Formats: sequence, structure tokens, C-alpha cells
Amino acid sequence: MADKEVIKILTENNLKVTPQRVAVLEVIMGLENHPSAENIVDYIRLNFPHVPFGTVYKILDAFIEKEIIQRVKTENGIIRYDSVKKPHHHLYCEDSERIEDFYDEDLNKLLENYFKKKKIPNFTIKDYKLQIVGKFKV
Amino acid sequence: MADKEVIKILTENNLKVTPQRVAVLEVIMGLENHPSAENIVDYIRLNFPHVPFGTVYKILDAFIEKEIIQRVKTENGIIRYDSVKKPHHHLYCEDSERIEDFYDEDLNKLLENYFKKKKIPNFTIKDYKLQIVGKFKV
DNA sequence: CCCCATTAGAGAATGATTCTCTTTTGATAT
DNA sequence: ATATCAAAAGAGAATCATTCTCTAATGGGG
Ligand SMILES: [Mn+2]
Ligand SMILES: [Mn+2]
Ligand SMILES: [Zn+2]
Ligand SMILES: [Zn+2]
Repeated sequence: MADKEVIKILTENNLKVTPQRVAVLEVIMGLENHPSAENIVDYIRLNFPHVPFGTVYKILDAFIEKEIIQRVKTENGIIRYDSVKKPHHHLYCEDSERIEDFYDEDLNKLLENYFKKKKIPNFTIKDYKLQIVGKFKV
Repeated sequence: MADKEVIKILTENNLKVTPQRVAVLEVIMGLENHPSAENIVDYIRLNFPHVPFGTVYKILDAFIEKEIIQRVKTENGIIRYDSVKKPHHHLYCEDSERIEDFYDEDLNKLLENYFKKKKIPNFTIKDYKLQIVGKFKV
């Protein structure tokens, strides 16, 4: 089972391993979709038909607290989630809610070098992401 | 009165000039804050104590439709608004809701050149913004 | 000044998220 | 293995930003 990695992440972060947490983290890591809470609940209910939204939200908050996952910025008031992996950017569909990862090592290098040289006055950078809006052709 | 520019924008976009619309657009263009609907209502009520939220939301939607303003991406489920001006990026405070504009012509050029050369497969770029998360020192 | 489409106003409805309280559970120590 | 207890899940209400529906007002062309 692919639970292995998930369980490892939970224990490393001093989070009790529970079936619900394993399920939530599996969903987020499995989907490349940046799922909403509703998406996550839909998936989990395939196995746990009665998981309440409140439980999922609490689990998500715990993961965010530990920085196992992050929230994805959106502009429609619905929160989306992303497992933390190697640095990447996001492609946003103009006319749907589709959001996909965009990995580009050259771009990462470019930005890293840029901000190494050029400091922003009165601001300490922790992280940055490019949000690219447009249309998917597929 | 600084209404002049606001009225010009409204008429250019075939939007009837009403006091409420003038007020909303003045607030968004005046504040560098990327205000939420609530922020906007708070300001407008200084002059129009009874403007309903529904009216403000409808005005905001009309402006977005005409691309006079844009929504700002956030990760807490509260929508923020930004008047459309020359291309810029955003600085997000890690521990508060502060969001500020970041103008950097060199960065704009850098990204423009990068994407001129490197196309993203199966995706047509319409716009992009760098979201920079960190701490303000002031 | 009239007319009418457009806009504002009022207020209910929706729906995502949070909160509060109770019950269950998982890990640890006996 | 069993008892213990803090942590987590479950249940359901509450919150609150946003949307919707309906009615009244209004601005701008004729
Ligand atoms: Mn669903
Ligand atoms: Mn307020
Ligand atoms: Zn991502
Ligand atoms: Zn801005």
C-alpha cells in the first residue's frame, strides 16, 4: 500500500496516525488537482461514507499548521489545498476552476537569481509563486 | 473633484454614472490596499450610510465584467479587489491580511522575455502575477 | 417631460467554513 | 492485556461572505 509514505509523514510530524488523516493526505498527494474541501470529502466518502466536513477541515488545518500542505490562492472564495512538494508554480484556467502545477527549473533559477541580487525594500521574502492565468488547450 | 477620472472610466465602459458606482471605484482606486467588499462598504458608508452589500457586490461584478477591476487571489476565502493599472505583482504578509502592490519593471521584463522564448505546452498565457509571501518590516 | 432599460434597495437564501459539545480512539504506562 | 487520558473524530448548530430574488427608484435618450 502507498500508505507507507503518508504514515511516515504523519509520524514525523507528531500527528497521530488515524484512518481519516491517512485518507485526507492520500487524496491531496494523489490528486494533482489542488482539491477543495468538498473534493476531498467526495473522495474520502468512497471509503468512509460518513466523514463529516468538520473533521476534514480540522485535519486540513492540522496539516497546514505542520506545513505538510498549503492553501492555494484563488479568487472565488473557495479554498484549495496542495501538498508541499518541490517548488513549482500554478496554471489557472481562465474559464474554469482548473488549477495545475507548473514545474520549470529554469524559471525557478531565474527568479532565485533575481531575488538574490535585488532585495525588496522593507520586505523579507519567505516564498513566491507565479500564478499564470490562461487557457488550457487540452 | 477627483471624480473626473472615475466618471471618464465609467462612461468609456458604457456604464451609467451613478453615485454608488463613482464611490466604489473611487475607493478601489484610492486605496492601495486591495480592499474586500466589507472594506469598500465601510468607506462608502461614510458618505452613503445605507448602501447595501448587495449593491456593492453588483457594482463590483459589473466592474469585473468590464475589466475595470480584478479580483486578487487570496487563500482565506475572502475576495479582494484591485483596480487594473500597469502590470505589477503582489506582496502578501505572512501573518496578516496585508497585500501590497509590487512594481518592478526589471522583473516584468525578465518574465516577459522568458515567456517569449519558452512556451508552456498546451497552455495559452493571458496574464501572470508573482505572489510574494513574507514579512513587511514596517 | 416620458419612457424604459438599467440600477439601487431590501431582505431572504445559500453555502463554505468554523465552532461547540460529546463520544470515541490511539498510544502509552501499568 | 487493561486502564488511562489527551487527542481526534463525530454531530450538528452557528457564522458570515456572497448570491439571489423581487421591488422601487433613476438616469438618459427621445
Ligand atoms: Mn461534490
Ligand atoms: Mn468593518
Ligand atoms: Zn501546486
Ligand atoms: Zn495590486
